[in-house]
Amino acid sequence: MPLSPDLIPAWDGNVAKARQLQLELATKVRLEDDFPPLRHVAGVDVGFEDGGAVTRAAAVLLDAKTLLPVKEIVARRPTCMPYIPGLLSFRELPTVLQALQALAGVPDLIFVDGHGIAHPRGLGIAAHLGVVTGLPTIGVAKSILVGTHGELGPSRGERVPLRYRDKVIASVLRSKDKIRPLIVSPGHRVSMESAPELVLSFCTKYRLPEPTRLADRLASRRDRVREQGT
DNA sequence: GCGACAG
DNA sequence: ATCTTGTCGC
Repeated sequence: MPLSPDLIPAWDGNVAKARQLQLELATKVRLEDDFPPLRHVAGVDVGFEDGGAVTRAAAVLLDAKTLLPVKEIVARRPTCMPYIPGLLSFRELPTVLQALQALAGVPDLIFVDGHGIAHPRGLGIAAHLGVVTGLPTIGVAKSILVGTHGELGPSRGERVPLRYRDKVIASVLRSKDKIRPLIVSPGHRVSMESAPELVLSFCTKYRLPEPTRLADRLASRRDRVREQGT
């Protein structure tokens, strides 16, 4: 996959500088639909080992038609910095990129665990990954970072806009009946309208879309087979 | 100055 | 995110 070395996040402890870079990169985000018919999609997520000392990134490539995994990769690297709200990509992207490189196969669309443009400076981890790789991305978060929204109906498929500074930045989407909604925002090369439709089309019987769910299990080591019971 | 705050 | 068993609800 193509990469722009100068766009890979490098943490040097300078918060103000990192925020400035985000403002610049946010300029490169494209919110128009620009992806081919989906053949293969990927899901990426991050977990930690050794009390947080090691960052563990999982990348799963799935067949867009069957939703079955085609290839799974796990990459590890020493954790480079602590979690700082708004700077998640600087902490997780290096390892995520390492996993994507090893995936050996360019996905038509990537589902990222976190926000796309629904971020204080418009550059959540999904948007950052999109600009860095040039690939279409969607941010699927489990909670809000910034923004407010109105009431949401209880049925699967219902959605309401998430607003911030008088602008719509994401869709609060009910992916499953009576279950806590997902916050879906475009990352790169995907429109505000298509993002929730795409996520819904990849949600089967769980709250999270398959790409994200499988990557989540791998990253958090929940992919192991249970001993006994159901 | 006082909270809020993806994972 | 992670530390962690069983348990209440759909």
